[in-house]
Amino acid sequence: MRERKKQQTWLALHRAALDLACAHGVNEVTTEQIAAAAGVSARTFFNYFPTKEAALVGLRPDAISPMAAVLHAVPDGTSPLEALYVACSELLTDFIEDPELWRRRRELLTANAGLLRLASARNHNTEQQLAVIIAERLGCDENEDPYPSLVVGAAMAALRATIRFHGPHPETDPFDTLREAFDLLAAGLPAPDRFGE
Amino acid sequence: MRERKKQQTWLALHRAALDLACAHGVNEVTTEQIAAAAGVSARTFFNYFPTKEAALVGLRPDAISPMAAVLHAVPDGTSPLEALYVACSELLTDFIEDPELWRRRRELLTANAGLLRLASARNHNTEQQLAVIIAERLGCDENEDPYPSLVVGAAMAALRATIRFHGPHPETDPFDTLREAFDLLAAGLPAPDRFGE
DNA sequence: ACAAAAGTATGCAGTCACTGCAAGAATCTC
DNA sequence: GAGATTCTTGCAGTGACTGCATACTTTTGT
Repeated sequence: MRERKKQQTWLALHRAALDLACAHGVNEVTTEQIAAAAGVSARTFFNYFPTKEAALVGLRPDAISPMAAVLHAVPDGTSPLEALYVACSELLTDFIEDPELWRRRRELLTANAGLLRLASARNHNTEQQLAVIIAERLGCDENEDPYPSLVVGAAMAALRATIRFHGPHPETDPFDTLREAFDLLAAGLPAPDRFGE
Repeated sequence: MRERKKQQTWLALHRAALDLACAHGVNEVTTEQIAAAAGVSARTFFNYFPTKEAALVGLRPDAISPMAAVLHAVPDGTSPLEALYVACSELLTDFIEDPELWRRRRELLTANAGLLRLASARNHNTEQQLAVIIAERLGCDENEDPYPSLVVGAAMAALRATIRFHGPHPETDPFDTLREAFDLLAAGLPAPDRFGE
C-alpha cells in the first residue's frame, strides 16, 4: 500500500522533471519547480532522488538493472550471446512500449553533457552486473577471465547501436536490427557489407 | 610568457586538488582550499576548471582522444577491426609505460562515484569519436548505419576486458590478451572455451 | 477501536559549488 | 611610457544538497 504511493510519487517526480526540462531546458529548471509540479515539497524531492540529474535520467536508488533480472531468468543451457539477446530484447520491449518517454529522454541526453555522463555511468553499472551473471553461468570469475566482460560489452554495443539506429529510422523493427547485430557478433565482425538496410 | 604562467597555475591547481583529495577524501575538500593551496583566489579556480571534478581528473577543455588520433593515421586498406586493434594497442602502450599512475587513477575512480561518471563519460566520448572515424573510412554515416557503433563498441569492450584482466594478472602480456579478444571478435563470439589462460 | 510504533513529509537553517559583473593588476604592443 | 589586452580578484547572488527537528500517515499489537 505504502509501496504504491511511493512508486506513484517517484514517477510523478520523474515525469515532472522530464516535462519541465524539455520545455525550458535542463539548467533553467530548479528542483523546487519539479517538486511543486509533482505536488510534493522541495525537501521531499531529495528523499526520492539524490540529485537533480538522477530525477531526469530516472535513476532508481537501488538501481538493479531490469536486464540483469531477465538474464537471471534465462535457462542455463542457452549460450551467453543468446541469453544476452533475450536480456537486450527485454529492454527493447520497454523501449517500444513507451517510445515517447524514450524519445524525450534521448533528446535531453544529447542536449546536455552532464546527463550523458550519468547515463553512461548507469550503462557501465549494468554492464558490470551482466558480466557477473554471465561469469556465474559459465562457472568462471569475471576478474579471472576476460570473456564475460567481452561478450557483455559487445552485446551492449549491439543494443546501443540498435537504439541509435532506430532514432532516424522509426519505421524499422528494432528487434530485427538487434538480431542482425547479434548475428554479426556470432559470425564474426569484419563483414560490414552484410549490414544496413 | 603568459602561456607559461597559465600552464603553471593550471598544474598547481590540478596537483593541489589531487593532493588534498587523496589526503582528506574528495568530498571533504572545497574549491577554496584547492585555490588557497595553489596560491590563487577562489574565483580564479573557476577560470581554469568548470567544475571541481574536472580539476581532479585534470580534464583539459579540448580533450581530443589519443586513440582517435592513432586511428586517423592507420592506412586506408586496413579492416575496421584491425585498425581499431592498432588504436587500442596505442592506449595499452600508455598503460604499461606507467602502470603506477593508472593504478592510482583507478583507485580514486573506484572510491568516488562522481569521478567514475566523468571517466565513463570520457570513454563514451572517445567511442563516439572513433565511430565517426570508422564511418568515414567505410564511407557511410554513423547515424544511418549501426555497424560503426557496433564494431567500435565491441573493440572498446575488448580493451576494457583486457585492462580488467591485467589487474589480477600483471605477469601476462596485455597485447596477447588484446589480440586474443580481437581474434574472438573476428571469428565470432560464442566459443568461450577457446579463451582464458 | 485505540494507542504505540514505524515510516514518511515538511520546514528551517546552513554549507558549498558555481556564475555574472565590475574594478584592479599584470602583461603585451607600439 | 601610454594604451590596449588579458588575467585576477572581490562581491553578491542563485541553487543544489544536507542534517535536524517536527508533524503527519500508515501499520501493527492488543
